[in-house]
Amino acid sequence: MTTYRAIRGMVDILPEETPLWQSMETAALEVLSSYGYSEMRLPIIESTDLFARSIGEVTDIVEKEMYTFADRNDDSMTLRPEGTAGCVRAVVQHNLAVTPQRLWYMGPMFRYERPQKGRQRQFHQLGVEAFGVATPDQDAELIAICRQLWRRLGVDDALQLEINNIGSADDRARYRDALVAYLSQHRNQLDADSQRRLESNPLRILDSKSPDTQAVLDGAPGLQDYLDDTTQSEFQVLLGYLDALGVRYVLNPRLVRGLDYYNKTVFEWTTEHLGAQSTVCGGGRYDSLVETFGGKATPAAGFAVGLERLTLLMQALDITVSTPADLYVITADENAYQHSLPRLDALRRQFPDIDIVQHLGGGSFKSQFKRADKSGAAWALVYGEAEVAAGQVTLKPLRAEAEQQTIPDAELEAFLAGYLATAQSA
RNA sequence: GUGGCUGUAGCUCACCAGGUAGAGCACCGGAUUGUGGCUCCGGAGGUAGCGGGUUCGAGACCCGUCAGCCACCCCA
Repeated sequence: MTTYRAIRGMVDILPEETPLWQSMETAALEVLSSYGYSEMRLPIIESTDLFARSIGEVTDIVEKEMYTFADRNDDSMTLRPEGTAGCVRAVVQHNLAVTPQRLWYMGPMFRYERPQKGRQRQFHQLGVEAFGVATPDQDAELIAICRQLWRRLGVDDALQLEINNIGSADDRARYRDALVAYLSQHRNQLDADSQRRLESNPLRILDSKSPDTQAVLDGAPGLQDYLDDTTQSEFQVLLGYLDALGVRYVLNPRLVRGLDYYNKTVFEWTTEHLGAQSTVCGGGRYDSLVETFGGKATPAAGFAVGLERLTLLMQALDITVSTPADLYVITADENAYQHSLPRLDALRRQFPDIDIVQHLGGGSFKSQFKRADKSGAAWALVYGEAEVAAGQVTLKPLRAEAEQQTIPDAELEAFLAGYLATAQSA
């Protein structure tokens, strides 16, 4: 008999973890709604060309990490490695860029990389994209949203904002020439990857982890010196907004990011709790992407949150979310079970917020109580032979040291209403 | 894609000059024929990731493969 495993890098999210995911998703929905952002639901597959053009032909993602295949019509398709390209495509296609647009989406992304902690081949991102606003108040709003989300989830203290200004495409082209000119003189002091990038993607050499390369970079020209005055002053305005918000940040002049479409502001939220995969959220401005895709020139900015990494961080901080039942229903025999059915049906309709789990499969009271205990339920609701005969039920507290009580069945509604009230105030 | 480490019961791990496996926790049952959590007793569960090789004999050694982890790389 063959046994199957999930294929490499594809991870099952099991019931034990889903409460954490749900709490994260709920927090995201509420925070984004509170800032006036609307949800988009986008295809997972787009034409290969869309990603190559937006992310950049010589980026790692496009060169070696995409899940690309020919469909039955022999067109080249790709499982999305990130969300911005598809979102911008949809915005252009449906003419959504005409007014200020605040959007978000959540879902799986695919990159063919070697898996390790915090890095999977299928992973999930929350993407937030805003169109039509060129001024730094937009950048500030996006960062404020991040921080609000971190606070909601209890990870605020564990994340650090790194931010940089990488200027316009023209600025970077001029800087690139100067950087290449400088680094070429020290070519043999660079690590192998960086030597290769000298031709392909020189800016990425900036955040090389090689100490030798970093030593060479200490004497390199700085990108900041190649940015025009407007860009520089806009960035200062943004930093002022962050100060006003009380968002602490670290200026990182070597933060460049690996996707070609970014310009001006780029930022990352990083943590020390996740080892090498330390970036939980990354984003920035991409003012020319809409035009690249054939839309009217529209400034834009956004960010993406790695949801697996966020859950990993929450787990590292011992943030737990569990959803035990409120009531576990125990019945003595077939007659009691049948007696309980219409009652539970009515209670569930009247109290949709109360979780009522019924014991299935029979068994002794003892084994049913064991199950009740393990379920984590707050109360056991017992329909025994005597209770059914007398029109009563027994309620036994499973989490508190208190006596069980037997009450008329008809008083259950009142009991549950009281239970709800105390649960909500607690 | 590169390098290193690991792979024994559901989980965490052990044993062993190479002689076909054991503990704790979890699970099931009983002590308690209407009551969980504590305790005690009992039980079930593994062809030692998979395939091949060396050997009289391998979970232990070798090779391959798959998977996980760590680092590089990269990013979420």
